[in-house]
Amino acid sequence: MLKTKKNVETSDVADKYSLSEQIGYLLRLANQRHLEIFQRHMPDLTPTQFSLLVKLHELGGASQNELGRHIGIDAATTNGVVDRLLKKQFVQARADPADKRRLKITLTTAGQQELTSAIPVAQNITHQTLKGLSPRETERLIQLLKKIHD
Amino acid sequence: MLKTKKNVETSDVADKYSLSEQIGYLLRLANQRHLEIFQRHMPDLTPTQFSLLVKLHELGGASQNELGRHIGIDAATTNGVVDRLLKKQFVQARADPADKRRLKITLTTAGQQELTSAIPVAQNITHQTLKGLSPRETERLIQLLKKIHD
DNA sequence: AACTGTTTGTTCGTGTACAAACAGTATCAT
DNA sequence: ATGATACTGTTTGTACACGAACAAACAGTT
Repeated sequence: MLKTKKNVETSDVADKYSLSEQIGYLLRLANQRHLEIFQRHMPDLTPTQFSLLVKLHELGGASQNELGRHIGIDAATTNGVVDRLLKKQFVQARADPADKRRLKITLTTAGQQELTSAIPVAQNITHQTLKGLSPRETERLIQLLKKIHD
Repeated sequence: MLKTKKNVETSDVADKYSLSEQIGYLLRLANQRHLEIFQRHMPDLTPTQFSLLVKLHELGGASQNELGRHIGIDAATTNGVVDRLLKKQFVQARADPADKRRLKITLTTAGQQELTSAIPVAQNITHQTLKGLSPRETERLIQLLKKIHD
């Protein structure tokens, strides 16, 4: 009797918990939807690879770790992403003579061209992702998401 | 001359593109921050594993694919997640006599206990993630994220 | 009963993503 | 100059996450 009561009580805690109201769960699903749209429109680049190209263009050139830090990915991941972009010949790496540890990463001509043609596609991806939202809602969402990561 | 002009123009397209205003980029960073908080507070479960346990409690029991569909992960991923939860003995799988393809997944007692003690921690994780937002902003964010995935 | 189509679990390959560990290099205080 | 500290790229291991392919089992049609 007591045992049964206890079980009911502990169940209650979980019963009241609604997964679909949780921010982590919703972020994953939103991300998932964005990724699906991204892959459909830009099959030759991943979102992370695209981000890295954009940032590389913005910085003009940077070391691997520096680059990763700017777009919020850690060194191990950056290593893999840069590797794949090297294979695609969108970026090139050369040793920094002033610091033998560093690899200076720069865009190749092909990388610059890829980026230039990718930008309008990316804008369309953003548009598709936010299709259900009004311009005001879009602006709000962006501001709120910015608030989350500091 | 023409070539130079063209280069400048194509650069402009990328120059005007601000990564930190893009929804995909912001979603990744927000997700990243949530994950960091999650791992710090609940090191024995991943967000996906936790989601699966919650849904399993809600459904009372389900086949693998069915379970994955309910939380928005595909069959291949679900397979791996269930595998790891089996190893941790938080769930159990038994063959469905009525349908020899199906695996009926259910929570073990340990899984139920883990879930019950994890819920308050998850609520705290949500709270920590949304620390910078007012209750009204939190509610808005949730509604906007829901709108994104249909 | 045989054919068609679908569903189920599974495996393989690719690509993030992070923790932890590592050697080589640089920096800086003493 | 030496020693401590920090930073560089790198590798290994774990865990999603998805596409594609597959065999076994099921469901519906003819």
